[in-house]
Amino acid sequence: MSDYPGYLLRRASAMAMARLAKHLKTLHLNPTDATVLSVIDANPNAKQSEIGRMLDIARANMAPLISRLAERDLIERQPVDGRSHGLVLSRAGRALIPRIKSAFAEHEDALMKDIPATQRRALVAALRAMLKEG
Amino acid sequence: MSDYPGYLLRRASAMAMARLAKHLKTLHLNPTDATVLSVIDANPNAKQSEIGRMLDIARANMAPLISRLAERDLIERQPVDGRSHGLVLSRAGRALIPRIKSAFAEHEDALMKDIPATQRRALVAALRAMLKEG
DNA sequence: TTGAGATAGCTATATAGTATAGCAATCCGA
DNA sequence: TCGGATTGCTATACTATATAGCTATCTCAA
Repeated sequence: MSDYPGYLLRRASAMAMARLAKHLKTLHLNPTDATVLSVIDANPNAKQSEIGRMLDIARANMAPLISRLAERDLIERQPVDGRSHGLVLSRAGRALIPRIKSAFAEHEDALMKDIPATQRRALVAALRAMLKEG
Repeated sequence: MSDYPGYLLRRASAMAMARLAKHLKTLHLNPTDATVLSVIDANPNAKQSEIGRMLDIARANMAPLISRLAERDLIERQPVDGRSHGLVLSRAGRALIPRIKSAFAEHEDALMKDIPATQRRALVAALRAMLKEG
């Protein structure tokens, strides 16, 4: 079964996501929310449509996601023009960032634990190439 | 964003799955159903619990999946003992196999199109290593 | 031989991620 | 200034997956 790169990709991704979700549970965040918070941290005042484009999350799905984060007072919406808001982290959101970053770092380390550096580079290059023409 | 192998993995997998699903739509199959049919073809008379273990699909989710395939007359259930059945392809199921196989092959080819052979090997090795300790 | 524990198949239900369609308000460029 | 694009949003649906629990059956050892 596991001779197909595509199938391996699917299984490895599912495994990794399950593990990351479990780790992030202590922060009461799912991987998507944590990623969005990271991206807002790195791109303060970005509009939610921009965040969505960066992470390939559809507009329709960004709306409830952002509402949820705003309702938990992790982010704030500041009007940019008549229809869009710039997103920034709240104090609580900023406080969470180091813990999110270290959860991500631990996750990536665990994932790469048994993979030699050469293979890692090839892996990243291959995944990037797939995404580029996807 | 795309410096994290884990995140690349997630995105690449999502992209690949979406593309495969689209291709398989012409056969009125989703990736999971098509994979299960392939595995039954390669392992005739395997029990559904065995198929589930091979593909890491929970018992609870195998049940409706297999019922659906049986209802579409793509597979047949033959009693093995009092509680389990051996699964085999029906005539219609067998007729579908070449088309499933070529859809998978095309999908894998498209995925690997821009990836040199050395990188492919590293990719597969890396994904296998991740899965092993996952 | 029988009783305990494992296994198989299944149902119901919950959750999450994602996809489609459509709406109103707003923005922008020819 | 008008037409088309963009933004945020709602409602909805579909899929995959996860949890809990049920019954029937099998296996094995005391």
